[in-house]
Amino acid sequence: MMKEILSEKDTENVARSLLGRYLVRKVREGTLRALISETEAYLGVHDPASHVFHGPTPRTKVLYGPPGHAYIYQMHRYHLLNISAESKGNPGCVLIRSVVPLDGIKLMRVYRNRGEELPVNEIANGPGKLCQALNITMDQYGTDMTDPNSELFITEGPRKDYKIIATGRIGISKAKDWKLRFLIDMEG
DNA sequence: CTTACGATTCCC
DNA sequence: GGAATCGTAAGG
Repeated sequence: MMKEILSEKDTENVARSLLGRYLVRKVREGTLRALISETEAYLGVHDPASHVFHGPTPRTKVLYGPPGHAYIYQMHRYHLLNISAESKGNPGCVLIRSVVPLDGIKLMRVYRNRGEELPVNEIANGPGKLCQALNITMDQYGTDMTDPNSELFITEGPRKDYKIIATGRIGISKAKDWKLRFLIDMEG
């Protein structure tokens, strides 16, 4: 088991390398852009917290396709955005947990639809919040996020040398102690 | 069909 | 700390 897990480091590496990149969302009114600041890795078939742990289901279909595609699902009233990170045939993925708004902030506030004027750092600081702010729904399920022509994609960010903090994943009950949550160290 | 259950957010 | 809330998955 340990050997298999070690060979699945690719998904973890994807989670780390997504930090500091731009998440871009094109809508009719304009282009929204944000910096990815927090991610979580879900390693696939050997990860008890992964949606594919108990086998494939219709919901996880995209995870068995090529990497770099949007795996979106609904949690309570919110949508959550993942990127498929299949490596060596294993359906891993990376959850985008938090982003820092850069362009289209006014529109993000509208999509978030709160009565108050939210501070910038509270517009998209959560996996459900960022999908709301960027108007990401099941309509974007399966989107190729490596393609700049997509309505939702990832591009290189300003830097690649951020210091990264790793912690246990949060909001789950299984394998919480696995250090697969990654954040940009703001001191770095 | 029925039931159980959250990779959340917001409010008390 | 607790409620809201709804799609998914599994079982009858």
